[in-house]
Parts: sequence; structure tokens; C-alpha cells
Amino acid sequence: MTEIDEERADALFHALADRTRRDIMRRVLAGEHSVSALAAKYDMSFAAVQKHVAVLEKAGLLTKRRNGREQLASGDVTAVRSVASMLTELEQLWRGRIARIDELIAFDTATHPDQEN
Amino acid sequence: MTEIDEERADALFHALADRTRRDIMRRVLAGEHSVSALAAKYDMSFAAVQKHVAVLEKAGLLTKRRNGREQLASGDVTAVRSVASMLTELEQLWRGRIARIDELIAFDTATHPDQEN
DNA sequence: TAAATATACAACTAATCGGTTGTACGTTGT
DNA sequence: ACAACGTACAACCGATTAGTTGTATATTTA
Repeated sequence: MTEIDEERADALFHALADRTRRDIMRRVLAGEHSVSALAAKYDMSFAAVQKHVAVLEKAGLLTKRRNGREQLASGDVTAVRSVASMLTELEQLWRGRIARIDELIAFDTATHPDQEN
Repeated sequence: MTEIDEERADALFHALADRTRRDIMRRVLAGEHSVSALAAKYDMSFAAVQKHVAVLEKAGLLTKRRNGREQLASGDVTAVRSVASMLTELEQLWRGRIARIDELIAFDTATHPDQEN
């Protein structure tokens, strides 16, 4: 369960850790684009862009749909949201830390009320 | 400007694209931990953990503070939030796409009111 | 002062990554 | 039928990664 989740997190963050792939995500979230239409936008080979699309697809960040001879890529916003929620989980841990510090301060001011300001 | 931002995004996503580093982040967001205290938690050498901490520090996800002979690491929640906001930006592009689709539907139902359901 | 602890860093290795070129195959248009 | 287009995939290459071991340097503590 958690093992699979961590693998998925690895794939998601790794997929987003590349400029070209983040740029592809911007385009395919805004609308469908064929792989060759995407490839035309970057100064690299078609195969290189195809690999980037494959990385994003394996991570679940986009899906492909065949239309004739072209493959139309479309961004999956729920995958983007799942990454965001992982970050929110991290933030919650930090909130817990702050809450604990606040408790300490509350205890301190209750024990030594003359130290309040 | 954007060049630096993309480099920062590369570093942030790459830093989070590793289980051990995400786990370190959970611990240091919840509270301060020395590098050796962290190292004791994982089945790898001290040097390996030290490198992971260095990657997180370079990305700005944690800061270190010297206390005697130990180095206390503390998670930086604002860096975590900056990653979350990048994802929100991506999500906005998707919202734009949906808005455009809605406009098309509105135009269509206005032009062909008999096709409504 | 000497031993133990905590860190830093260099050098090495196997694996992965991001790119290339080349080949093959189905689909479309002439 | 055939040329052009869009895609898939394998093989290769240099750079980077995640790990290791070993050594050096402060800081405690006995």
C-alpha cells in the first residue's frame, strides 16, 4: 500500500523535475496536443520529446488518445492535485510542530505569568 | 528571472523525487533533528544521509543550524508551499481549458436551443 | 590528554537520465 | 501504388545520481 504510494510519488516528482516536461504539462493541461505538435515546440529530436511524454504518461500525469495517425496527449489534473495533496500532508506535519510549540508557550505563561508581555 | 525560477523548480522537484528525502522532510518539518539522528533512522551510511540532507538544503527545503558539534536540520515550510503554488499554476491552465469548453457549450445551446436536455 | 562523537568531503562504482540516430510500421493524401 | 506523415522502439553515449569507503577536522566527555 505505502510501498506503491511511494513509488507513485517518486514517479510523479521525478516527472515534474524537468523543464521540458513541466512545459509539456502546461500545454496538455490547456488542451489536447499531438506528440508531433509538441515536438515542434522544442529544440530537440522527436524521439526525445516522445520519451518525455512517455515519462509523464507512466507517472499518470497525462493520457494519450489515438486519432487517426496521431496520438493526442491530454493532461490529467487529478494527478496534479494528488501531488499537491502530498505537499499539504507535509505542511500538516509542520503545523503539528507549531501547535506543540504553542502548547509549550501556553504552559510557560501559565507557570510563570509574570513573564508575559 | 524565469530562467532562475525553472532551475529552482528543477531542484525542488528533484529533491522531493526520492523516498528517503521525502521521509527526511517529514521528520524535519515536524521538528529539528541532527544529521546523525536522521542517519540512525535509515539503513544506509551516514555519508549517504548527509548527501540527501545537502540536496534538500541546496533546494531550500531545509536549513541547518550549528549547536555544539551537531548540525540541527529544520524543514522550511515556505519552500514546500512554493512547490504547491507551482502546481496550482498548472491547475489554472486546466481551468482555462474547461472554461473554453463551457463557452463552446454555451454557444452551441444558444445556437441550437432544441438540443438542450 | 586521549577516546568517542558529529560532521565534512573526496574518490570511486553501478545505475539511471536525457539526449542522439536509425529502423520499422500503420495511416493519410496524391 | 506510392510518397509523406506520425508514431514506436532499440541501441548507443556522456552526464548525473545514489550509494559506498576512507580520511580529516572539530567538539565533547572520561
